[in-house]
Amino acid sequence: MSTLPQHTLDEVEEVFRTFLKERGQRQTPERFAVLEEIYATPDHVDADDLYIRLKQEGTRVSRATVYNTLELLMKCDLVVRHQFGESQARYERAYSYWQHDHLICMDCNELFEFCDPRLQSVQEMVAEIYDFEIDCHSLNMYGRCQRENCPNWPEAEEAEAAEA
Amino acid sequence: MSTLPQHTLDEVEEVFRTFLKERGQRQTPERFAVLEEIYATPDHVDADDLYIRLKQEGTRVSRATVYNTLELLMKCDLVVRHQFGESQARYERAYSYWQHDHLICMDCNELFEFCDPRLQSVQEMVAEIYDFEIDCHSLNMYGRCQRENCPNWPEAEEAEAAEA
DNA sequence: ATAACTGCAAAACATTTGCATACAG
DNA sequence: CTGTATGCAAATGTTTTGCAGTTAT
Repeated sequence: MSTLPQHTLDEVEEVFRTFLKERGQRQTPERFAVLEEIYATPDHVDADDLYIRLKQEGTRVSRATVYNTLELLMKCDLVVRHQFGESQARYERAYSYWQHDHLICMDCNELFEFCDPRLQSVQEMVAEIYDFEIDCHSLNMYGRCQRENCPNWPEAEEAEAAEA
Repeated sequence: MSTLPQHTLDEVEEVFRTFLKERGQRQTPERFAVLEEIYATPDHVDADDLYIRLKQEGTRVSRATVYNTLELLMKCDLVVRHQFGESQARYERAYSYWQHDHLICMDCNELFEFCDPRLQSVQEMVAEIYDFEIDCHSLNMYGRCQRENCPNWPEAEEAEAAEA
């Protein structure tokens, strides 16, 4: 699921094109550059990552345009924004991708994606009980992975000691 | 659940006192003022709310101390931090309070708390599958409440029209 | 006494805004 | 052509930091 097939990218661009046309907004090369950049990776990138990646490829964009375009891409559901307890927001491509939640290792910051169908039932029940129309949810689980290359492995008690 | 009984407040202060003593950190009046202030309300306040409330009561604290103390209170699990998709973090008292998640109305920003036992099962299953030690989770559901005093009621389509 | 804590103001950081210029429709 | 979008730089809002002075232990 890291690189998307060309026909999917075509669909994504078509969605964006239609969205802009409907709203009487311009189809600028900068906007499509941001769209392509965020769809080029499965990473959960922040706005500055995108800006730097675009610059490195020689694309001429400003941070303001990156933020502006991300806003548009969120409005047409091609991108979702996450807050993983950091200062900056992270963005992720959303088209033709499974609905998932996130598991974050607080030692190595590695991110894992998971899906549990019970979430859908919980969402429906909450909507029912509180008389809400629920659009979306954000579920993040925070903990420590047990992998060898994680700073917490095998039992890095030093981390806690060093912190005090 | 808005005002806590005195004996609970005593317990909370005792927890903080013990925590500070164990770490060789000082018990300053400013730190206890912040603790009391956040326990005085069930609200999900931001750091500046606390700073302003303390100032209004005539307590002499600085923003830096508010942030510093919140950090300590999170370390001893007396306070939890939330990110509800806004720019600033919000803080909530955590001692002797039920484990809950949040439902947010995107029209009026009203916040509701709910609890579903299935979340615990989901958390345990994810921990098992990914070989993680999971400490906590954060689940926010975003939607629109259907209350009369909400700007979205009864079907404020104007909001969407005005935005375009 | 002395190391930790405080307030203040400045710095840092992510994001937004204002405005003159550029360009898509 | 015309109004929308852009880049730049300055402004904003939140949080952190440095440091001289203060205070709990």
